[in-house]
Amino acid sequence: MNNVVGNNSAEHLKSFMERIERLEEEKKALTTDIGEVYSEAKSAGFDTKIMRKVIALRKMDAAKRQEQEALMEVYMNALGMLADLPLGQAALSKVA
Amino acid sequence: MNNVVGNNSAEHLKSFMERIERLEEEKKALTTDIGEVYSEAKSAGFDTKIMRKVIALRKMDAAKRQEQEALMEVYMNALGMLADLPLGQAALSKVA
Amino acid sequence: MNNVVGNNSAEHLKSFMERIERLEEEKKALTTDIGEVYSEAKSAGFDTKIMRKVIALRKMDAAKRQEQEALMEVYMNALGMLADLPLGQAALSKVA
Amino acid sequence: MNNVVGNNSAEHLKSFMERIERLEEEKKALTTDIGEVYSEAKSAGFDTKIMRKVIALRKMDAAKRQEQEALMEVYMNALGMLADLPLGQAALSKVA
DNA sequence: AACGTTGAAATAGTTC
DNA sequence: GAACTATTTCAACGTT
Repeated sequence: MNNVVGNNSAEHLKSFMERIERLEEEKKALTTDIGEVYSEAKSAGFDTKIMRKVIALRKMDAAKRQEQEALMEVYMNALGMLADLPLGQAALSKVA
Repeated sequence: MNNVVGNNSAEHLKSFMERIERLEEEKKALTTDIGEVYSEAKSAGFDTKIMRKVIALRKMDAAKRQEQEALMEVYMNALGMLADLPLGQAALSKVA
Repeated sequence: MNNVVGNNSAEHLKSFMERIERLEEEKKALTTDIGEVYSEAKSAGFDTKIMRKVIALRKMDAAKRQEQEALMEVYMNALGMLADLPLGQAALSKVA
Repeated sequence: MNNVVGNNSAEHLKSFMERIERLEEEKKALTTDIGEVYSEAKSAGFDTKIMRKVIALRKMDAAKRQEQEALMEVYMNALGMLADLPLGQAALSKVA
């Protein structure tokens, strides 16, 4: 048999694909669940449009916080590069 | 007690929002998982870009696929393109 | 001639495509320009990574402001729907 | 005056940032313009999704296209797919 | 039921 | 060449 390696490769690939498709199904189920919660909320009289906007804003807040932290880290690194210079030390003493 | 209804509403709304945000977190986790499988596949030497395309094709049913391909030919003909592609030539022979 | 309509369509399509490709070229030129400004800044001793982060944060601020305004509008609409009820009037009097 | 250098640096940085943000605005405007052309095309009855694909293909050179198509076949073969597509059949006859 | 809007996903490009 | 960013594309949702 010539194609032993090829077949193994094919099997391997197939296995990856199946794992991915399985996970995507689970993900889709969650999407459905989320939609159902919105439906419930709507039935309970809430304005889902507002709900979506509020949730989006909360996500943005979280994202912004992360960005700010990342920026801070970069700053710290930049200062770290200067840490052996007098100005760098003075700056570090402010944030440490 | 004046605000019984109001408070319940607020509680109710809060509960909906929390359920949604919880589900979205789970979804995000799955997205991460999927990304990791793709990373594994990449390490194993597979071309993940192609994998993604194949998975997308598997989702799409055959009818839709054919429709898209046919429409594509029409557009490319309108532009006078396509003559130098093997797959394109085969396709052209069908529509010409 | 049979294909008058078809030809006109083809011409029309071609014209759209050319306009788009023209605009995309201009856009690409701007992308290049931006890259060059970053290069200049780097040569002048600035940390472009930090610059990018700061610019991203400024964009997020702008986006968030817009989101908040949009949310406010939705709120106002929601209140508007209640405007003929006593509670709605009381609420409106708070934001007006 | 102590901070001459610092101030110049700050001014310099500010100027870079403003140039970048200005260019990004222009770029965004072009993106909007492109979107509008697609809208026009859609109103004229064209399928913009296909238009986008065709434009992408025009960007890609022929060699790259063929390579991608060939690899695609290999993967789909590994999964035992592809038998029911007209383009696929033509392609299969090339690699089988 | 098409339309635009918006959020998510994928791809391309860039930097280290 | 690997990671990160930015852009672009795709899909879902509510709306009209």
